[in-house]
Amino acid sequence: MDETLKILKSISDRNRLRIVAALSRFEELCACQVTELLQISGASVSRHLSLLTNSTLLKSRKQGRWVFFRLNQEKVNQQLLQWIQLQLSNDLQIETDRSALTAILSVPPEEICRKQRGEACCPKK
Amino acid sequence: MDETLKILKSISDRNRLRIVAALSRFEELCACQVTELLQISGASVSRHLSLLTNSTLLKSRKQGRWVFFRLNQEKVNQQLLQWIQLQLSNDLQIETDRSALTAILSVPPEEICRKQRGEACCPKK
DNA sequence: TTTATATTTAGCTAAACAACTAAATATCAA
DNA sequence: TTGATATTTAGTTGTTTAGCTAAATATAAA
Repeated sequence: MDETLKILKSISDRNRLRIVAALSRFEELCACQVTELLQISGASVSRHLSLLTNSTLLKSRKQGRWVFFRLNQEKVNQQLLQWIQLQLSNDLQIETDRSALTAILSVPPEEICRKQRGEACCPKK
Repeated sequence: MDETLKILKSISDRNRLRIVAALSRFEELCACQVTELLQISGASVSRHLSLLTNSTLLKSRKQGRWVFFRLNQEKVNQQLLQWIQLQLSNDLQIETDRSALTAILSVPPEEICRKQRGEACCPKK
């Protein structure tokens, strides 16, 4: 029961549910892209992603300085993930997120990270 | 998304998950039978049952002084409820609960309520 | 009616948790 | 190496929540 509760608790949070919904559509996102989507501190995003990874819903891969996350498409999770997708299929917030993510993914992650450091239009040098 | 979160939060609790698992097997239970199963105060049980009813997972019917609860078998809930049942199909706690419930249901609810008032073996008069 | 009783509501306390900032870690680039 | 940078970890703070007891509500029985 502990594992089941861990999974349920990991998605019983608005921001984490948005992450799962985002990854249902976009396959793979790095931490800074999720940060850009949720507009909360990178530290908080890191904690959310770690909870989801810990509950087996996400898996991650490190590439250089970036860590990329995607859904862990295990059979045991499928039914739950499908239920979530169905539940959120007409959700306004999720649709807004989708548009935001399309924009976020249209530029390389470096630029997202730079923007987060407050250098939106003026590359360091 | 709010409804989805409400449902998820309502089952992200050990005692409420035990209630759902119990009702997956036993169809209908009254508040005092759930109290006997969980061994927490009746007030706490009432709150748990109300959260689950509020999230649409349970429905209730009043019969005299008793209130009976059962799963709300709506199509939208099915996939989630099935996932839960599968997840918990070999859970030790849930098996113990099942035995306990068999005993609880083998006597009429009056006796359960009497027991909870501390008159285990000595009917009032 | 009055009394007993099953459930709910209100009010309290302690634990869990989500957010933040600051510091630590790990990797890349100069 | 040194400095820059993406992510994680630590530590703090405010909010939410699960439990309790006591009081309120609603129904049944005397």
